[in-house]
Amino acid sequence: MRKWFATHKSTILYTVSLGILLFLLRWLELRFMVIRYALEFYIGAIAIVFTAFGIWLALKLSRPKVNTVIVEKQIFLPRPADFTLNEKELEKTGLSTRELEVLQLMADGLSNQEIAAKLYVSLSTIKTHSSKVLEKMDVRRRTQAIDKAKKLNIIP
Amino acid sequence: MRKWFATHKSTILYTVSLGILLFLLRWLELRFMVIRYALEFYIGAIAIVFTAFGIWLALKLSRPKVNTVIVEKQIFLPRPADFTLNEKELEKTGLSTRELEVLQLMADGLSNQEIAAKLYVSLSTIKTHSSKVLEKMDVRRRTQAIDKAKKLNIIP
DNA sequence: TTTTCGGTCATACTTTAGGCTGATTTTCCA
DNA sequence: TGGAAAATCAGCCTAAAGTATGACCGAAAA
Repeated sequence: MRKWFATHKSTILYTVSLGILLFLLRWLELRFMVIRYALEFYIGAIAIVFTAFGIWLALKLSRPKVNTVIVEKQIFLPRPADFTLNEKELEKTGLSTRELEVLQLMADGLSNQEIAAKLYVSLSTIKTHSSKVLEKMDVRRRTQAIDKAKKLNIIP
Repeated sequence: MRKWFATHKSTILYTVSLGILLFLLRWLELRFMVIRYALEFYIGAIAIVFTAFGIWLALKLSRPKVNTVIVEKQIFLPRPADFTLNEKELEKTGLSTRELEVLQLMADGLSNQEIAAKLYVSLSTIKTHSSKVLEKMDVRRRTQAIDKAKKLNIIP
């Protein structure tokens, strides 16, 4: 009910003010006698008033045109945040999960010895993995593997 | 003259239409006799007509309200494009231009020998540079240097 | 003018990375 | 359940990377 009132407020206002105005005119007419030949003036006044009212109403109610300006803002994300693994490329390489794990640790700058320690396996194992990584990625050095993997979005 | 007419077209139109309407009303009044007690109707009609006219006028002439909404659009640039060198961090490291050059080539996966060839210097020189790079960046391996440099935005 | 710094090069050495071969164990799927 | 793939490990060798030291040159700064 309250909501209905809110949405139709302008209509109600219009109706009420119209009624009041008519009453006022009628009252004035009876009070001071109608000057018959001033009818044009009378109507003109009403026309002007209601034109003004219409203008006011229109300006009041007209929806503002929404001009959407899209500002392109470059977002510099912290590097790791925008990483989404390119699974297609990952599949292409044929890297196993363990090999990928080793590759990631390589990219973090760890030596084979450190990777071995981290994964609780021997240096030999990591060497094998690392060799397989290089082979599967078709590169000759770990630095190349890292660069390529990053470009392919295989690692962050 | 024509321009004056163009700019005041609405005013003229308003005046003329007002005149015509008054004449029409007057004519109707004389023609069919004024029903005295229908004055309220008469005025109401005029009020409505001119309110409508006012609304039309307002909508026609008023500048559209422009509500500017700024939408920030995130642009994710391809990796190499979004690089802006962090000069502060670069200064902190104390890397010379040549050393930075070597570091960048390192990050591209080049071996010292390849870097030497590319820069037309000897392997020894690159080894010296590379050692200095590692020393200045406080790391022990080139992979670490690359990782750190990328995180500090010293290289793309 | 002397000092400092960046860049160059070399030698000798150690460490790390990578290649090659071969082996055992585990995991998982057809 | 048998076999392929993955994961593990070892030994041996070469290549590349990294350390240490010293030297030379030229330009710029003190």
